[in-house]
Amino acid sequence: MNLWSDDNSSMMEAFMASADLSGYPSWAAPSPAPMTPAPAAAVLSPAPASYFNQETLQQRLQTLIETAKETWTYAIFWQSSVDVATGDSLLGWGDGYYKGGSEEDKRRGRSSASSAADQEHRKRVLRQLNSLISGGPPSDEAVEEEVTDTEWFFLVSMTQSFVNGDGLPGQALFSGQPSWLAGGGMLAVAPCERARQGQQFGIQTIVCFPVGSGVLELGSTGLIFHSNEITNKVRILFSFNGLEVAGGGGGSWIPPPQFSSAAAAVNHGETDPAAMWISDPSVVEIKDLVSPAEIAASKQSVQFENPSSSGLTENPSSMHMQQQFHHEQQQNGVGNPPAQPPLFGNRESNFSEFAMNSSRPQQQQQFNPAETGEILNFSERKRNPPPAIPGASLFSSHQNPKAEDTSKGNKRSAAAAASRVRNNVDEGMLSFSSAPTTCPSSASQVKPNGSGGIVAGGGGGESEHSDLEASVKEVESSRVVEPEKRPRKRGRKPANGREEPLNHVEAERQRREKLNQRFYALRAVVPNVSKMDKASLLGDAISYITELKSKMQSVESENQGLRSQLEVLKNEKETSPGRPDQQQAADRCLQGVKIEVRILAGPEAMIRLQCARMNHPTARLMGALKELDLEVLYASVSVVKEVMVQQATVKMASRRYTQEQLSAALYSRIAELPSA
Amino acid sequence: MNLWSDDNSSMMEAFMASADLSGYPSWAAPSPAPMTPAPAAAVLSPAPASYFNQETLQQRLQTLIETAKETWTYAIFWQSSVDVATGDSLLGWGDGYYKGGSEEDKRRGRSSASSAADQEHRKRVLRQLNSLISGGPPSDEAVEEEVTDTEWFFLVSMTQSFVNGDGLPGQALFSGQPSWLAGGGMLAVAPCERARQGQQFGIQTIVCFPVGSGVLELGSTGLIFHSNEITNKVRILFSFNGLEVAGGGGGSWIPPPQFSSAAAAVNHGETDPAAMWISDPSVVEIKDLVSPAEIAASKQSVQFENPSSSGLTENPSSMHMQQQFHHEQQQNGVGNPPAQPPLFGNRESNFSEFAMNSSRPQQQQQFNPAETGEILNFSERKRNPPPAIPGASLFSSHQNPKAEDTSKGNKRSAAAAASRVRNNVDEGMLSFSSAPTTCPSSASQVKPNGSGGIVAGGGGGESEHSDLEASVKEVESSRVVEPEKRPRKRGRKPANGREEPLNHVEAERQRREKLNQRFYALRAVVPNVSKMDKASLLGDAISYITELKSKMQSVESENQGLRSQLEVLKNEKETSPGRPDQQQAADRCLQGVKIEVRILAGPEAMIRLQCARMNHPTARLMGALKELDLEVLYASVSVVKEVMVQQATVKMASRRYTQEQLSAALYSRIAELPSA
DNA sequence: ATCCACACGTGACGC
DNA sequence: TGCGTCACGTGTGGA
Repeated sequence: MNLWSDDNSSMMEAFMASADLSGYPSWAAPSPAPMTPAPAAAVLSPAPASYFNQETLQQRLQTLIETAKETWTYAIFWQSSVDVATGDSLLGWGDGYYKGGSEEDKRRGRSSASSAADQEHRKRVLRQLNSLISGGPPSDEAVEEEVTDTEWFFLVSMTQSFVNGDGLPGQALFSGQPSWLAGGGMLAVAPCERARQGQQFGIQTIVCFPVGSGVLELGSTGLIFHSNEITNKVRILFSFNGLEVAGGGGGSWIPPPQFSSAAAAVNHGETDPAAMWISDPSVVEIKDLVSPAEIAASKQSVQFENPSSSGLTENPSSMHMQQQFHHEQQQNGVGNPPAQPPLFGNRESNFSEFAMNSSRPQQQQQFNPAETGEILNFSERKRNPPPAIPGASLFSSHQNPKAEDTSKGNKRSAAAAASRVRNNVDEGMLSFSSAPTTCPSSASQVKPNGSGGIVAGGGGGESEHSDLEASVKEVESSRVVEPEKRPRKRGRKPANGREEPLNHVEAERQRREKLNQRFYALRAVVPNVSKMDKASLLGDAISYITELKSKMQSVESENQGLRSQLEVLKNEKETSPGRPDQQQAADRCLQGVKIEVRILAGPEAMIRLQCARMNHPTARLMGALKELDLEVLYASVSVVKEVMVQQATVKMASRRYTQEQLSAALYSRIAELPSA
Repeated sequence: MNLWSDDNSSMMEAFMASADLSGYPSWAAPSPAPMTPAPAAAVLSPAPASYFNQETLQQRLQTLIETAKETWTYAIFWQSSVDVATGDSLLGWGDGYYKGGSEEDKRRGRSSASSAADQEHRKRVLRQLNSLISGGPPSDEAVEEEVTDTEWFFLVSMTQSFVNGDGLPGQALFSGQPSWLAGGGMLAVAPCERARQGQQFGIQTIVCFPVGSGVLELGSTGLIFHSNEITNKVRILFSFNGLEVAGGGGGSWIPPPQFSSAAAAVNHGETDPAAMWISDPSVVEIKDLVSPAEIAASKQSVQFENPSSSGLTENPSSMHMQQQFHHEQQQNGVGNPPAQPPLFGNRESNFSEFAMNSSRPQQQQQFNPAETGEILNFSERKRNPPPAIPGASLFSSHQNPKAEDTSKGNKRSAAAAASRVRNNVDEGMLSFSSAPTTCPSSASQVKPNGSGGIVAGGGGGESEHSDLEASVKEVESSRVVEPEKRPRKRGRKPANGREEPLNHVEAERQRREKLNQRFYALRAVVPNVSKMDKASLLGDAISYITELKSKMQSVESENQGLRSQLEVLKNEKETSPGRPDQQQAADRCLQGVKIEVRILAGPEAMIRLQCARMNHPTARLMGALKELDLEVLYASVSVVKEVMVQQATVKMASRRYTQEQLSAALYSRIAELPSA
């Protein structure tokens, strides 16, 4: 919100803080030359996304946009994460792809919305970012072209985050159903600040798909109405077979049909970078939609062939200081002469590796950053421990000071992730025993070594559990290593030769992830979650629901009372009441309910009710009198055989009724059967 | 409710149906000789309870009652279960122990409440049960002594069940917090039919502890106020370290302190009957509080030494027919001459095994019921797959016709339970390699055999996974069996020699159980749970909460609007408004509320209430009378100045109250502030 | 150091 | 028949 103010320091602070605390990853901005109409006019590949390998994520966004029939302007993947300290669910920038709008969009973007001051502001910010990335002083030569509204909107989206189901993406995530807003009107009335801002910046259509552990948002300056085509595309590219929505409600988001195999292949590619590294054919399937050169580039970046970056990670504090320096610089002044060529528009950069390494310094330091180490390293990074993916801490860092916690909080699962990855490597090597880089020939030798080159995860060569390894150990201790055992059944665990368990663990992983997402979502909607514990959360949710339910019905009954009271009041106001609705009371009269009402002097009235004695008619009458706010001055009840006669003298305290009103009101409350 | 009517056919039907459909387990009734003051005056050991080995459960109930400082009259374990078809959470009879009350209780029980007709009714029912159990025609020689109120209450409790948090036990289960009702007034005003009934039968104190997967209820004819002593005792005997409550709210139910080791030992005993069989010392710790003969007896019953019972299970329909026969017999007439000696008061009976077998015919049939088979068999039974423990289907069976489903639904986890047990056996044998019964010498030989004698679970000798076994297989296939490997480290899995993982798995099991309980509870409070899937449930809960929330606030705002609207209208209408705003009337009633209750002849009572005339005390009184099901025979209300005097003559229709009860009940409903 | 909560991989089972 | 869901046992990190 205030990010949108003209005071750019807050925004810069957000940017800075993100880079500062969590190692903001590779940077690129919307192309400062918005004229380029070709695909990949501008690419952002910042924060790593859980589940999604960064490169394939980026590629998939691009694929989605570029191959879509509709003209989408941008695609953003909002990465979901959770602040372990507060339990808040956070949707933060995961990755984005900006294509740009049509020609008239640009014209409009340039002409109308953005004033000169705006432009100056935008350029200033871009310059700041530029300098931040390049490490040099701010340079304005990079930002010569105008920054269109949509570009700006896209850019600024990076600073957005959505807590606990806020906003359009949050709603999509929590509800599990895609939301489709087409048309400025829809955007303007949407219960989401972002939608309104987008509309303000010329966005006409915004769609949010819940996807895995995040939300995919598509935006367009054009009017795009719901189509199954894009939905299918999204499903194919992003689905984890886990997209079907829990809630009923006939969403258009049908469960994935027969794409499961394709999706599984995609999963394989995105969760097993090793497999991708060795050019898994299933990845090529995706790849052929994009430039193969890009794949190569991204592969290179994976390898950290730049030693300086790994050097940096060995001392994270240096990076911190560096960012700090820039931060001060930015606060002191802007617009210094340029020094480095701007990085904007470049798809890959050293900075990317830098950030990738720095995002998890504690493990990185223990690694030998050469050869296969990076594979493990990288694959570590791909995992999605709910908190502390940098994209999330980017935003949480400037929202609360606990970002340090979150980044620490994932340390736990890192080891597990590493061991899992190791398994993946084992499996991945199945078909490529002569993989190019390192790839130890025998899988059974890979695991326990700890000295060769592959160190699995957190604590050195510690007991890296995973029971199969234990069994291996046992075998090794009982016998000497049997080299001829390896060719027999390469990997080990499979038990049955099928590689189904590999997909199985992935599926299970996703299931857990989904469940956890739901838990987080639940935690978000339930107030006063006592403990962070799951069971407690459920218990609280239950009691909350019951409480809400009971409160609901009490409020509703009160509402009912008020409503009828009001109705009576209004009727009376018209001075000529004429029609108090008692047409349905007529037949109930036949059941032996007889009401007699007489208005006495002043505010007093006499009521006489005769009915069957069963079912506590006294309670009903008195309840009705209470609802109508009639104070009892005198009453008497007597029963003769099965008939009860109630007589009461009441005072109309807060308002007065006519005889007909009173009669009608009483009838409706007494003669009608109780709603229960 | 109608179970309490004089028409005994409904109750008998309940009994019958339970035995009919789900194989009602071992039966015994409250001792017909209530004079015996000694421990174990009467023991019920019917439905099996999850988690709890039936015997130790019974023993624990007894231990609890007999060693308590206070004089509890009975203890009941309500077993929680879930109907997988409907998702309803069910609390049904798990087990119970009846001690009996003090002398004057018995006197009172005999003299006052129960009329001769009541006695006849009770005896008749007991006779029916007797004949049902013994398999012969009804015999009245078993029921010579009077059946006291409390005995009757206890007996009839077996037919009770609580759905979705109903009643006192249900509330305790759902809230996770114990509820303590002491004093007839408390019982009478409790929002629980059962409490009122208990109070009617002379119970003065009822306490419900949520415990593991059920609720422990203690009752007493005396007044017992909250004490930490019994709470601790319950915790020690029944706690799974998982008792701490989710909801906030400062309950007195503090998390378990350092009893964990003791509790874990108990757990070990109760979940690992094999270990108990070989006289685990940790179980003796419990055992020495009870009669060792009982242990032996229960052990015998475990062994199915009666071949006819297993024969019965081979054809479940025969049992059905048998019950059907009895059912008809019962409907045709009562009081036939005796044939068999009554089983009442006997602690163990053939029927027990009969029921135990019949509860899971589909697995049992595949088993060779000899030797070690029973151990596995039994341990299968001890587990707690949420649905279809017979104690639950006892009630669900006559509530809905889906009991068949539930009994089928647990088949799945039976195998897992068996495999777990197998592991336990492995571990348990550590110290008893020469265990009496069978216990194959080599653990590695135990698992895969499938032909020797031990068949693990559902499908014959199929791949009985458990990865360690897989590795064993691998070893076996690569090499020949190596007998010298066994002495090396026995079982195998432990990885580390410590037995900590054993407690660990138990704890984890309990945690899962608790979580599942919460899930079921949640499912109960959330309407329209689309799929039975956990994630969907969570999703539905979330959307339900949000929906409820939004609806809530819309209703509330509407309420607000109506209220203000009304106020405006009132103000403009009222020429002399006065001040009818009375929201701060909270403490008002406490001063100047006077209730006078007099029990008149028969079921009639006179009530006189004097209070301030504001806030519609008539509605409150009449509402209270309705809640207590008091029919108004006559009433009069008059107001003198600010004081209102209400006078009513009522008839106690469905229930009788003493003067104190009535007074307390009325006071709590009228004088105390409204719960909203 | 002990307990507790969690995530993970894995086999089972139903569609 | 794969695929999804589940429960289980196990390892681990935080209190």
